[in-house]
Amino acid sequence: MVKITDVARHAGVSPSTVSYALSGKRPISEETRQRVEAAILELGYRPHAGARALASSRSNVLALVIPLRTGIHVPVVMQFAVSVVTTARRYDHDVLLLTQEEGEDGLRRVADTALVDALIVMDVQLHDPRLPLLRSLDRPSVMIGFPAEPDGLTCIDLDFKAAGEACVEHLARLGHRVVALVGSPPEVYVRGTAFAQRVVQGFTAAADRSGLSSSVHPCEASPGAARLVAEQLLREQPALTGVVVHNEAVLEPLIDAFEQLGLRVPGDLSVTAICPDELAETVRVPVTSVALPSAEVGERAVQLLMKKLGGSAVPEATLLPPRMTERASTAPRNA
Amino acid sequence: MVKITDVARHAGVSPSTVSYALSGKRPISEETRQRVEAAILELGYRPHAGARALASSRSNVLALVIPLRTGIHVPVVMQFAVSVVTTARRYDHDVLLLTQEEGEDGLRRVADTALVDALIVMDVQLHDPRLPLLRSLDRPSVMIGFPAEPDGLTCIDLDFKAAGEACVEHLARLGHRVVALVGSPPEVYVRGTAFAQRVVQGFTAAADRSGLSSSVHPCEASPGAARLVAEQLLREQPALTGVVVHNEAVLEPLIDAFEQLGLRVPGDLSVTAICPDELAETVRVPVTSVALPSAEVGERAVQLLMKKLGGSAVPEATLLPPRMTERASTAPRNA
DNA sequence: GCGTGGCGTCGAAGCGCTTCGACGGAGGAA
DNA sequence: TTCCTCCGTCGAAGCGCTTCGACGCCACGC
Repeated sequence: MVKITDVARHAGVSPSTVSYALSGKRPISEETRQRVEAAILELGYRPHAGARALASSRSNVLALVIPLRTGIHVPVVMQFAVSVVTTARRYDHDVLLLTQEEGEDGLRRVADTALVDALIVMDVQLHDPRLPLLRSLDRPSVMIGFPAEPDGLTCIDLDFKAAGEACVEHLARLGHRVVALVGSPPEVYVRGTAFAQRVVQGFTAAADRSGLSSSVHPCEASPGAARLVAEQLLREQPALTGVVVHNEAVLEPLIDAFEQLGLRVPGDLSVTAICPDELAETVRVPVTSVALPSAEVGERAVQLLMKKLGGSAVPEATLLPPRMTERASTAPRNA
Repeated sequence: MVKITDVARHAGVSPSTVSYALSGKRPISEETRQRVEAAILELGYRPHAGARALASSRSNVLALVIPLRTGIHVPVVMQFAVSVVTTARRYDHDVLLLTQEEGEDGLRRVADTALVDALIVMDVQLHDPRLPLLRSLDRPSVMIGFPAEPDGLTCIDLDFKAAGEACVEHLARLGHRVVALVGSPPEVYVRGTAFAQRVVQGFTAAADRSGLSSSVHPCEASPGAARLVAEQLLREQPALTGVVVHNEAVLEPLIDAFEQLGLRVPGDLSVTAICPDELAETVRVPVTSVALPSAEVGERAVQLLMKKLGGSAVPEATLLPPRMTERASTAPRNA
């Protein structure tokens, strides 16, 4: 293994000079820097991560906690994860993957052993048992999602309440009077998953404000469940003309089911969704949707963490405003 | 931060004794061990990961490389990942997540900086550019998937060729004479992804052996694509009575499409699949399938790696034999 | 009784890097 | 010219842990 002293000897400088040339923490003359860089290249030097972590008390590793509970949509979660990894690399950090198998002990362990410098926590519940732990840790963290009481923590997410409102208001503007929300699987609400609840809040509040008649329907993530919900909706609410879907897995099956039941989209029924643009665009009938900006959320989560690691203060809450794109699935009511 | 010297003082022993009590690498009297453990508990001691890595040249971290290329089925990949993380924890290791953004440099970097002790590589291509790199690294690795030339490397996967054969043989046994394979998206074959190719090999070979007429149809991962393939199959092969599906995303949409086209499953058409049992069981018509044992593959990949880290030799190739479960989607031809 | 060999423990030497204080020299101010 | 400052570099002291060699002690065999 080639180490910093080898590079130093080869470049005719001291090890500390090599270190400073690498980190830029002290000025180094252009000429020296070039000799050092040449030596590094020639010898194929790579600083030893452990030694670096020990000496600098920085591991340059972030923990990413992905619970992967039932009912979540895995591809969407992975989009966040990829975005986190990619952005972390831009800041010269790596990402340690934690699932929830170990529970909260895993978080404490990686923090206390200094394996990671900071943590990103996904799938936050309204009353998440990890909150007190995160507050007590001596390392910064960012949550993707909003708990009921985010005091003292840093959170970022799409403003799901506003997203729910935006969908309803869009439908109201088009003249629809009876709307329904097809939501996440029931267990997601039972757990008190923040983002799902907030969509319901926004949806209901906006419907009330606009004087719409509204109803909420959790839905399992399977085509069969989608069919059942579609049938139930038609049976119980024959006047229904507007649907908001907040469940990636059933978006397409649900539209299929409606059409098989004789309802044209958007002719008889307007559909909006809260989902990644990529999905909304590739459904057979492209769906008017509020984008789920996973790439942006992941990126900004890492940026917030980097700021905190740098000692800067960051806002406790970052709510990304909903961005709605109109596509072929919505139309005026009497169209 | 509480360190090993604090524990040693508190327990009235030397730091090396604490270390040996923890690692078990030298005998320690029962009484001393208990005093040490009590001190650790009382002080809340956690060994510093960097210091440990530096002194022992073991980081206790594995790299998990997940390319996430287009056309792969993300939930299945995540099942592998979760299994890897869970198993790694059982061996007191953590998992660093690498995507392919960085390309091969990322692998080299984490290996050369001693950030990780070993690597697990997923989504292997037949002629994977990472192979020479893995051979040249000074750290052990295991690939999930088989390249064309696995010499000098360690690979593990389901025996996809045998899985393809098993599906065909099952259909042949039931009297079917014309069969089709609905496979992964085209780009997966274009890239030369090992497992997809092997299914085709097994499927074709077994069909030829049994004198069946067969055809292969790549299929994009969308319900729309599934419908198109279904229509095409009926048009071009009216005598078709057996279908093998190797594409998790279209399994259910495909069956739906067949039924909408007037074919009952399994009355008119028998369907088998290669997919996780969990999926096969929850389709509307439970599907006879060869299991994709992601949990077992992930677990065994880690076990292989641990053996290699322990200095033991391991077999170059581990092919898990296919395990078929009959469900409601297959029936004799003239049923 | 004395040699022998474990067992259990200790002390010290690193592992490879960062960082702090120090220092020589060049340049500017007075 | 002299003094001060700042730039660029060096040497040394750790960071917290593991591990190697050494050593005292006790039990055992002859």
